[in-house]
Amino acid sequence: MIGRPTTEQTLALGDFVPFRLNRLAAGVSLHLAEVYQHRFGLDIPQWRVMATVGAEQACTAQFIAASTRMHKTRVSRAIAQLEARELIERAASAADRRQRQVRLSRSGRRMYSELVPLARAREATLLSCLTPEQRTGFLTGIEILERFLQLEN
Amino acid sequence: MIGRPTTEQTLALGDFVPFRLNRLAAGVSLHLAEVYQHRFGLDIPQWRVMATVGAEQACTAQFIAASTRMHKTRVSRAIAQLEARELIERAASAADRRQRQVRLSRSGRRMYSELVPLARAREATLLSCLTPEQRTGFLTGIEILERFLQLEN
DNA sequence: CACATTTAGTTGCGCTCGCAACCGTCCCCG
DNA sequence: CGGGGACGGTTGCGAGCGCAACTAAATGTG
Repeated sequence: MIGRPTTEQTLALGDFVPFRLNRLAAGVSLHLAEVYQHRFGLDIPQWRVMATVGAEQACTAQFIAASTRMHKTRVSRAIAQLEARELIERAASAADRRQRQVRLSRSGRRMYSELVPLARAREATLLSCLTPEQRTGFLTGIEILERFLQLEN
Repeated sequence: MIGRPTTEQTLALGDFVPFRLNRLAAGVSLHLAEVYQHRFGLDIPQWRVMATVGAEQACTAQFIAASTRMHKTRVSRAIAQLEARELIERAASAADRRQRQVRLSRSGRRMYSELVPLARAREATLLSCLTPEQRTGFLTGIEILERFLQLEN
């Protein structure tokens, strides 16, 4: 029923790329959530902030928002929660007193160093079901679509 | 910064497949929303219900939930809203009086017949930035990953 | 046949999100 | 140098969501 090929008049969601992409992304997120959620008690915004801050020495909330494409309020709240758990620290910026420099705390760095290999492993597990050629083909498609939709970074 | 290749200790989100997949899916959804939202005043759950019901003569809420992978409460509310707009109708099922048969109303069918070609056109526009080989490579990747994550339908 | 379990669908509730408004700071231009 | 707009970040609020609990109907079991 669902997977049946669509005719001109009909559209089966199971055959519709935007829907399939959403479903796939949700499935992959769920797959990944097992590591950052169950093992470290992070939700998605928090995980993304951790990942972004951990890759920089220090950065601002707006940088995180731009990198992760999350709304600035979502970032703001995630940062507040991470600060409450003492995973990150904020210091007033000398140059611009509106912004605050966010960086990982000691325990934040420890979590980050555990988190990253596990996340990587999940990604690898995921992609392991594709042959090298399939993988590059898939990634090429993503890349071109990203450019087409101007999501590049 | 963001796109910089990751080392063993570091993970750049812009280089991390699960994140890129989420971002891509969100971008594609946004692209598609222009048709179902701005032109027809539907939100995502409503659009998915319309698409599912329109492809069947009649179906139940639970069938819609399974097809769209939406939570049954989300489906229930979307159906209620569409019924309030008189785009769909519900009739008690003779065989099982717990369930109700959902089908498109006359105006629902009219909307559906306008909606489907536009959605298809959006999908085609999107995929038009890929060469035929890239397209099949990309779709193959999606398909295998769907099977791997058991999202097939 | 009675009772327990399962299933279809709805609803109350708490949580998260994005929008808009806001505060404080910076910066440009007259 | 003074004022207006732009910008970084936070917060109040309404909308949408999933969970859990519920109703009603079907099904299974002794």
